[in-house]
Amino acid sequence: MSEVDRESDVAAHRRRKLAARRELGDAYPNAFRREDTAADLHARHGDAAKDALEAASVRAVVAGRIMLRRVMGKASFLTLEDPSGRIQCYLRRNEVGAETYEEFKDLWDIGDIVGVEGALMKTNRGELTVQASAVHLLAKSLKPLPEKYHGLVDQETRYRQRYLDLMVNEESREVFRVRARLTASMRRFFDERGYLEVETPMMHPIPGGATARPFVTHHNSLGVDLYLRVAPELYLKRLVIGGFERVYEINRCFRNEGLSPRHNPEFTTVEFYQAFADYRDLMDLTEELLGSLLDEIAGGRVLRFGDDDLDFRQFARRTMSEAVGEATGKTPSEVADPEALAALARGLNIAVEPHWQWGRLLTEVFEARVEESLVQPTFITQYPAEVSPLARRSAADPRLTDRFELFVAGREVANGFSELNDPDEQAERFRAQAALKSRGDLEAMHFDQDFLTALEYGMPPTAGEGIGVDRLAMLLTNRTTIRDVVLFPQMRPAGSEEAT
RNA sequence: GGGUCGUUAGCUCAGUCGGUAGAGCAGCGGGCUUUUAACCCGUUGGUCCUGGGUUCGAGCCCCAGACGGCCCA
Repeated sequence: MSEVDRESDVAAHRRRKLAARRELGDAYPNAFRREDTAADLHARHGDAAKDALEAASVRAVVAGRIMLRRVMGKASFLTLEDPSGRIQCYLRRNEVGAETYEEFKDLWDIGDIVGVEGALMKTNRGELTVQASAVHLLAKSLKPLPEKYHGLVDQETRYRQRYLDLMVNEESREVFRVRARLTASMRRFFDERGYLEVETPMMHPIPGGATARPFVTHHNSLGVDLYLRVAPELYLKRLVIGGFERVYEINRCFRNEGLSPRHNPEFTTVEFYQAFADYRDLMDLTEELLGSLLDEIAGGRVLRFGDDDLDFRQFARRTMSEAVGEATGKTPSEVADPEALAALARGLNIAVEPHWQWGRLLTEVFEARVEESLVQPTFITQYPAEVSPLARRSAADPRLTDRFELFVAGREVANGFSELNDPDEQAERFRAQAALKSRGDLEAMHFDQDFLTALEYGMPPTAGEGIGVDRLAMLLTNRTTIRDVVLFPQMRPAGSEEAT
């Protein structure tokens, strides 16, 4: 590349400026200390009158990234951004000195990290401003920032280079602040109720706790394959058996499935278990939890999401059979009939497999016809045992379990049930799953003898639940794509990238 | 996996009928001591995603592929 081409490149200009800065001394000093944040200065002095503020000669020491630059002959304005917000700085040649002012004009760019100290003033237009007496270039930015008005719009770049998105898009920063408040608020909720926060293994010798395809990895010195967990359930139950009767875990699960606006291969759940409780207690607890989260984060229990006002003041409760009957116009006896359900399923273009029994058919029809229509918070209860290998059977009907899922805005948000604590029946259910697996069902569960051994020591009557944290974050931030609420979403590798 | 839309300057985007690529911002040079998406004058910058094909001629049409968005499975 010729010298002329390099000269025309933005990055080359900035490298030249960095080189010039190095000549003048340490180009990446770490001695400057911020004393004031933008938001704090605005809060304390934003309302002050111009004359009074300037008479008081309030000293301020700020630091941040240059977002805007307005250079005039002998005086300039900078818009500095720190984590709290923006503050304007005013540099006058007379005040900072000719040499410094020229250095600023020649070597500083939008994107640089700088420190400014000086007295607070108000401009004629009333904007609070730090009138610089001294300025410091703290870190040179060698890459041009996205356009200052439109910001960064390209979704691919926003996900692949999240730091750029965060740098220039305040809405994006706010999403992740809300997400952090969400998990903090959850922890408070469970801590206050005597739940112990625990961390269980991410690498499982036998994947379990959900019907899903796992990622496989390998432990070299043990010489065994391990699976990234699809759910923490079986370990949390071991803790209940051990005597930690209330536990919760907020962490990642991994499922080896496709990428979509609703699925990231790694995602976050909160799972919690409570001895001497059943699924009804957990539905009540879930209403309480979501209500308190909304109070704290959204400031009320009605949440605007897309075109809907989601009302969390009351949650509907309906059995899966009822919901399917309503959606399809079938009578209870038709919904209870496997043949009728199979016909219904075929009519919905579902690839019905011969070994599916009533429970699986009902669930498939439910997913195809009902799920999406559950906009307002709705608990669907009485899931079939066939699709609930870890849940306790209903006393009233052995085909069903004491299980629920919560749906909001057409999405599954929570899944909970009274736990199956009979080791012999659990062994039976594992055998049924293993049979599915040998038929080629990659999502079916493994037979987990180690977990059965734990159950044989006796698990108290228990209920447990998992809630999708990403999905809650989507609801609270009005996003329809999980990638908008995951800091670094999984992307297909971009191929050979820039070498410089 | 299928369908569909998109990919043009660092960023945000135009690009007519197929006739050889533009704007704003950023950058560079100059001017300007209360600007604020500063402004004024001048100006550099392109693998039009990649590879084929059709054509006298392709950013534009056709085929294949890559990556992304959305929908479906």
